[in-house]
Amino acid sequence: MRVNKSLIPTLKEEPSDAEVTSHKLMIRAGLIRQLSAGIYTFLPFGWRAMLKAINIIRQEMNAIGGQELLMPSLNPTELWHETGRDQDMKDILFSIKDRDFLLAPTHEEIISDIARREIRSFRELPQIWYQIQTKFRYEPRPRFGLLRCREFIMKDSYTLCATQEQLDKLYNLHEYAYRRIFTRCGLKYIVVGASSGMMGGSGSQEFMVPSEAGEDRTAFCEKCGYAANTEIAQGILEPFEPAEITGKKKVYTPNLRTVEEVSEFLKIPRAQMLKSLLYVAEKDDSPVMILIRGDQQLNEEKLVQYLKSPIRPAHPEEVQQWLGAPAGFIGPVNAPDNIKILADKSYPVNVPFATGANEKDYHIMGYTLSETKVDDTGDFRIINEGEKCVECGNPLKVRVTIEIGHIFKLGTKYSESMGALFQDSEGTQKPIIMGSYGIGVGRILSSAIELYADDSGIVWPITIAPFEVIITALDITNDKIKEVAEKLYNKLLSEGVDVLLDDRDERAGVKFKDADLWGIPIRITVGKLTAEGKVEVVLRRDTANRMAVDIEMAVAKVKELRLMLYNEIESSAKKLKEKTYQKSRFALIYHRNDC
RNA sequence: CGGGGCGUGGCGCAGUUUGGUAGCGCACAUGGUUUGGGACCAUGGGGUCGGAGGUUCAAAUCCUCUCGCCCCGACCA
Repeated sequence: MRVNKSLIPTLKEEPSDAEVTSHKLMIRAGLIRQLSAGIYTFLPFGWRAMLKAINIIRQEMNAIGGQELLMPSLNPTELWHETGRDQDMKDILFSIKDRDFLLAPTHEEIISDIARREIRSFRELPQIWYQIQTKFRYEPRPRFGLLRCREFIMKDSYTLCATQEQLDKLYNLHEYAYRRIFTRCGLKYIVVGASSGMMGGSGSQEFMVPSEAGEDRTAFCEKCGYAANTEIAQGILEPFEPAEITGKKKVYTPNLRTVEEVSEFLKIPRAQMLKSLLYVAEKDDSPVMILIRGDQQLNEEKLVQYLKSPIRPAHPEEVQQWLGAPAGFIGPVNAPDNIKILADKSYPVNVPFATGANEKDYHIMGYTLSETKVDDTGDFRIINEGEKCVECGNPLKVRVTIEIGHIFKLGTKYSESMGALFQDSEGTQKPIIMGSYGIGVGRILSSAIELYADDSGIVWPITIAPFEVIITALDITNDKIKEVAEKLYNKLLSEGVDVLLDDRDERAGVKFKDADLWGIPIRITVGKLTAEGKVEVVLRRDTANRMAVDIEMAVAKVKELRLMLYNEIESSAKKLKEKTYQKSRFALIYHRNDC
């Protein structure tokens, strides 16, 4: 490809509506253009990078026995009604006005429909079906370029199995394929335990790239490899030193509502307060009180998981009505029976606590959890950096991360509701056991840019770079330079190298700046050294190190560097083995350096 | 959905408080001088100020409604 007359528009200035590095650079380097919130055009450069990533994905999916297919984006709403997700996912669905169709945000329904039509026997199982296709989700708040879009390209695959063992096997194969994919894309990532959320099912893991541009928080242990999304992560709290409380008493605490205020007033540690929070489980509008150690925070996601229902904080009027006191003065003691009381395990059962008295301006102290009505105890707490790892006791770290892939064991949720059955060896009809697995292709590009970009622009891993090599021909009006550049360009092309020729009649500075911005891994500069029979070869990641190479040797040199760059990445991928992570369910996999 | 900000040539912005009929930088075109890290000079083209309605002799500027984009939060396979 030649730069002259090509659509690769670069910008000197940062676009005003971009916030994070990858978004700014994708626009400045001419990879994408926005059409609407969360909806982007891929310009030639951006699309080339996407295709590189897609190619890798395709190779690895095929390698584990995946069969590529393509399902329609236009789905009859009726199919979605069968699983109830036309309602459950209503908020993110794009529906077609006046036609009973929707734009698919995922394809479990369609897969199940194909399965129930085509699969009859256990002999036809297991299956891995995948596609790489555009998804539509009405994200309430698209942001950060390709990191959260309303229309985006996803690789989604689905496994259909006859037994749990088969599911485990195919799930593990996906985990392996994903690690190879992300490693081959040059990413640094961690595999973490995750919440199954709306998808349902028995287990899931996310593939996370540590980056400040992310929207998730991941807790991980550098010693044993434990890693989990903070939505589900557990940790061990340091015990606190309780103050002595003699007897049970009610104390007058006028206008003191917060844990800080009350603990100070009562002269007890914050941790000794029993924080009581009233929520409403929205599936049946029932009130739930959560008890948590005063210095800790409720993790709403964990509560949602436990209740298997969306939740909301109770309105102030509801608190008053159900407990007879305003928020700030509520507690489990003497709470009405219809309120479900859940205690976070962070508070020790035999240490007397202070909490609201369910009476305005009063708190009570001296009760212990063992003598309080508690319906259940569980983990409902947000963990904090520095807490001890539940597996090895090492202090945990918490990092912001980008989710680039997610794998789920779905079970039979969809096959049951849609009647996707098979006959087992004994002749009985059973629902197919399913799994589903997603990769956000655009997020691979964003993550790579976030990881490696420098002040001058993008630094692509060679495997997903739009081009492997750029020839910067300075002063293209000089016949000798033009001749050498063209010769090298054609030679590299004929050798199968993915090369871009900057043949514009621009000044040197413009071309260098653009080359840096584009981030193509290897650059050949054809300029004044041509008179001495040489060209200059540099790596984008190390532009200070310039190599003067004889023109005749240039192609060989470039191929050598190219091979080296590929080897750096591919050798990491070769080291990956299926289930090397057996010891722990979670593994830290870093492609290059430590994060 | 709650809170905040912003919509002015292709891009980045000023002008809005105190209404008087649109300006700067970059980009673009032409000519010239330059030519290894986003050149310089000259000339020139392009916008009616997100949209609709209103107030006024007069609206980018004031009022009402509306659309869009961005940020924080909520939400999120």
